[in-house]
Amino acid sequence: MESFRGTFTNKIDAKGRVSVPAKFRAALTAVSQNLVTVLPSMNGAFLEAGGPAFNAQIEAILNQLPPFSTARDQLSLMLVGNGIDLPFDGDGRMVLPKSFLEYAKIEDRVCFVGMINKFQIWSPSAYEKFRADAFEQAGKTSSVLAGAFNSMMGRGPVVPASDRSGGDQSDGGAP
Amino acid sequence: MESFRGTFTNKIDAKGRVSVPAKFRAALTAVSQNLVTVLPSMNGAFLEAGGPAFNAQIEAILNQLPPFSTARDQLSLMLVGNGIDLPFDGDGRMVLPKSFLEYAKIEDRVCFVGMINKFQIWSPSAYEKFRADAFEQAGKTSSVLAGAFNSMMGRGPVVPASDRSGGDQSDGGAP
DNA sequence: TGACTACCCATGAAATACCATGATAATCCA
DNA sequence: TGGATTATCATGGTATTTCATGGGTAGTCA
Repeated sequence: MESFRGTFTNKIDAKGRVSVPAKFRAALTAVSQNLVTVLPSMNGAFLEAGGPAFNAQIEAILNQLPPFSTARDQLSLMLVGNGIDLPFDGDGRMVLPKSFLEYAKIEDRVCFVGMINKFQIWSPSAYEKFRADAFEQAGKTSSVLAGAFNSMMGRGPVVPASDRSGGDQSDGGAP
Repeated sequence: MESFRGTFTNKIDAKGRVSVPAKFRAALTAVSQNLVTVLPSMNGAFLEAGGPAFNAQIEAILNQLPPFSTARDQLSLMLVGNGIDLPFDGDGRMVLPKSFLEYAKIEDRVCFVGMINKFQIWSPSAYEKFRADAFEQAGKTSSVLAGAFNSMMGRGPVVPASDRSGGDQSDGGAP
């Protein structure tokens, strides 16, 4: 099964093309034909994406609801009708629809966040905020936990996102 | 198996022709001979459509009811009797019967909404309304399906599973 | 005749495939 | 080990194809 891991930030060119991170691409092409399924998240201003395993999960959820029911149609609309299968070209680039870019408030850069069986697509600034919030919340829950987490990840003091260069793999963990 | 995903809006020309979205067409022609099965929905003013997989699903539903029962005959009438197989021409266009257009209040534009094994055909304005409803309702539905849905959407702790001891999961701001 | 169908072709815009380049990361060999 | 060589990858630009849409024209059935 495909496995997405790590955080990558790439640029959108004038034509709206973005390189899918090479590692994600490799995971995808291993199991499908240069296709990514992308859809606006129901949990916030970002996009969810993945391959066949991700799609299988969506189908499994929909199959819990009776066919031809309004409830199923509504959820289908959100998870399937609102989504799209995007091909990426020989260079590994895909073109995100304008409506998706607007939804996720993405302008010229996109942040790909691996989450094992799927990955998320963020505007870098929104993602930074999300990470900060998540960290803060986790800290409230348990500062001991946060400390243990950082030491496990072999990390020192927090480094702002602006100090990290784009394109390279960032640390993918907590701030 | 054919798989319909995404939303596409096309125009009806003076002759009543509409282009079936290329992606849907490709999915259909892969498994049948330029044919779409279309029927008025039982859940509202729109049309349901699909290929062989869609038909198979209808049969499966009917087979759950005893033969020669009134219930089966009634459902059969709705799902089969009211439906038609529409061919599309070399350019991928089909002509929807007037009665269908009236039923779905379609005038000059048609909205195709992919839902994996079938797709729906809407008047764009009616679809917008439905979409707004779906946005509200789908959240509720998904929380009913909590288990699979939440784990797919990645709701839950922000720390790795290995660091979690207790079973409490603070939701990540989900509805 | 008249409505409807099944072809055919034309066209502009948009999507997609193809080619080039510079930078970075990985590899290899002395 | 360190420097050179290759391979990979993100990114920019150009060419080609696809696609939705408009129109035409003969067949067909009532």
